[in-house]
Amino acid sequence: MIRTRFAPSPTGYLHVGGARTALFNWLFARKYGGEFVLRIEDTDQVRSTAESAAGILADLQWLGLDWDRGPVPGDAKNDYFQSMRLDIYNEYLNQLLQSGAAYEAYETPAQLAAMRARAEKEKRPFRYRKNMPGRASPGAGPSVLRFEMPYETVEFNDLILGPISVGGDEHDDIVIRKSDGFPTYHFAVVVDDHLMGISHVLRAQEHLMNTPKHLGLYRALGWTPPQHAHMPLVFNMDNTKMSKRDKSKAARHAVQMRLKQDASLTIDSLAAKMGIASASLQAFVQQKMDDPAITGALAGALNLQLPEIDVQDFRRSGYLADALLNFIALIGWSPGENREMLTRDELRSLFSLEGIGKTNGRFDRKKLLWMNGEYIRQADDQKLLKAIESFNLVTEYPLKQASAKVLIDLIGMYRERMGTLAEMAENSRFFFGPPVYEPKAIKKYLATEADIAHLRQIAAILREIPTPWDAASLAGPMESIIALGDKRGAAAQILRVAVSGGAVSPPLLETLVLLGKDVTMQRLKELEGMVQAKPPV
RNA sequence: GCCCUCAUCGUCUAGAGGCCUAGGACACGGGCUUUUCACGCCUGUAACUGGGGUUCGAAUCCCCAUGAGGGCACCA
Repeated sequence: MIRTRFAPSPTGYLHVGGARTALFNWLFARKYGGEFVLRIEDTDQVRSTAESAAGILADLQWLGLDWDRGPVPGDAKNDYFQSMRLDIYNEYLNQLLQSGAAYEAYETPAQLAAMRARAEKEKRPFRYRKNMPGRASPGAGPSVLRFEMPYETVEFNDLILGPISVGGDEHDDIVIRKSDGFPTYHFAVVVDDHLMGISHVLRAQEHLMNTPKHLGLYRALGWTPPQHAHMPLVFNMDNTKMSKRDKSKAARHAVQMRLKQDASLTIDSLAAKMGIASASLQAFVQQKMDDPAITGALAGALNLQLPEIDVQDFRRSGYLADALLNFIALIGWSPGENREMLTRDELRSLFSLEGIGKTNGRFDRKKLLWMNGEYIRQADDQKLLKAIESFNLVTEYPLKQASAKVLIDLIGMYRERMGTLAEMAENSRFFFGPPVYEPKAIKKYLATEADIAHLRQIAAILREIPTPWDAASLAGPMESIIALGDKRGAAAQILRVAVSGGAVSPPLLETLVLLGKDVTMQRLKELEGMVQAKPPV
C-alpha cells in the first residue's frame, strides 16, 4: 500500500514550500488510493510551539489537504506528535547502543565549534567519526548519542533524480539523541517512517544528503527503507530562497527608505507609534533579529505590502485555495499536453512522479495573480461567496460588514476585474462609507466650469428618476449623462468620481443601484460643495 | 573549501534521436472592443549555456568546461 506523509516542524507558519511538499505527498497518496499521514516533528523543544502546530493544521485544512492519520485539530497532542513518542525512540536508541552501532560522545557545543573551526583553518572537511583522534572523554557534562556510520559508499535510486551515490568518507557519525534526551530529526524520522509504514518519502531536495544517513540507520535497525524521491526547490524571482525572512527583509528595507525620505520620522517616533521599545526596533533595523511581530507591526504602521510567503499570507491577500494549489503544483511538475488550469480532481488523476522535473523553479507571483483571477472568473456566486466569507474571517476590511445579498451584488460587479479578493475588498470601500476623493481625479475631471456645470446637470438628471431606483429606470438617464460630454464617457467620469472618489470603479449603472438614490444624490452634492468651495485654478 | 544535484524563451514548462523552421502559459509590445478600470478577442518579440564526441541524423545519448542550487548543526 502507498502511504506518504507530510512532517512539518512546528516552528512557524506553514510556508508555500511546505505546502507544495504536502500537496505532492497528498496527491501521490490520493492518486494511488493510499494514505496520507500528517506528523508533527516537534523534537526541537526550544523552537516548537503548540500555536505553530495548530496554525499548520488550520492552513492545511484551508488548502483542503486532508490527512488519514495524524493530529486531530483542536485536540491535545496525540501519537502523531514526536514529543509524545519518546519511549519508542528510547527503545530503538537502546537497541543501537547495545548492538554497538551507537556510542556516546561528550563534546560540548563549544568544543565542536572549535574542532570545526580548526578543520576549516586547515582546509580539510570536518567529519565526526568514532575513531578520530582527540575525542572528548566522559566528564561531568551531559552526553549525546551518535550513530557510527559505516565507511561504505551508499547508493540508492531516487525516484526523481535517479541513481545517487555518496562515498564512504563523506559520512559522519550524526547525533541521534541530543543531550536533552530527545531524538534528533534524523533518528525520529527513520523510526516513525518505519513504524508508520511510510512507503514513499517525497521531500524537498535539501534533504538529499540526509538520505545516506537515514539509509545507514535503516540498515542498522534491520529495516527495509521506504522509496525516496527528492523534489526540486522553489525560489523567489531573484533566485533567493523563499523564506519567512523575506518579509522582515522587505519591512527593514521599507523603514530605511522612509527614514531617508521623511526627515521628521525617527526610530524613536516610529517605535512609539508602533507601541514597542525603540531599542527593539533599532535591533530589528540593524538586522540583529527578525521578530515576525515587529515585521507585522511595521507593515501596519507604514502601510506596507509585504511579500506573501506563508500560506496564511496568501489567504489574507485574497488568493483562493484551489488557485494557490494549482499554481504551486505547476512548479516542478507538469502533466504535459500543455495543460495548466487543473481542478483538484484533475491534479489528482494526472499526478505522477515521472511528471516531476529536476530543475528548481521560481515563484512567479504575476502568474499566480493571473491564475487566481482565472479561478475567480470561473467560480460561481456561491463558491465566491464562501471564499469571501473565509477571507473575511482573517481580514479586517469594510467588506466584512456586508450581507450575503450585498456580497452577491459586489461579486457580480467585481468578478471580472479583480485578481484577488483583497483587491475587491480594497476597491469596494466606497460602498461602505464616504468615498475618499483623490486629488488627481478631481483635478482631471473637475477642472473647468464646464465640468462643474456637468456635475450639476448629472445631479439634475438623476434627481428626476422616480422610484424604483433600479437598472431599468437608470438605463435611460445614464445614456443622457454619457451624451453630456463631448467625448463619449467624459461626463460619466464626473459621476464616477462623485460616487467612488476616484476614476476607477465598477460600471456605474450597477454601482448606483447598489448605492441607492439617497447616497448617490448626497455624494453628488458633497462633491459640488467641495469643488465650489475650492475652485480649481 | 569538500560532497551531491541540476541546466529549453525574462518566468513556469512541453519535448523521452528524425513529428522542432522548438509548442503552450504568464509577463511584455501592438491592435480591436469599451461610460472608467478590467475582462474578452486578434497579433508580435523572445530560448535549446559553451566545447568536444556518438550517430545517416541530437534540445534529446556520452565526456569536459562553465553556470546555478542544495548539503556539510545537540535545526528540521
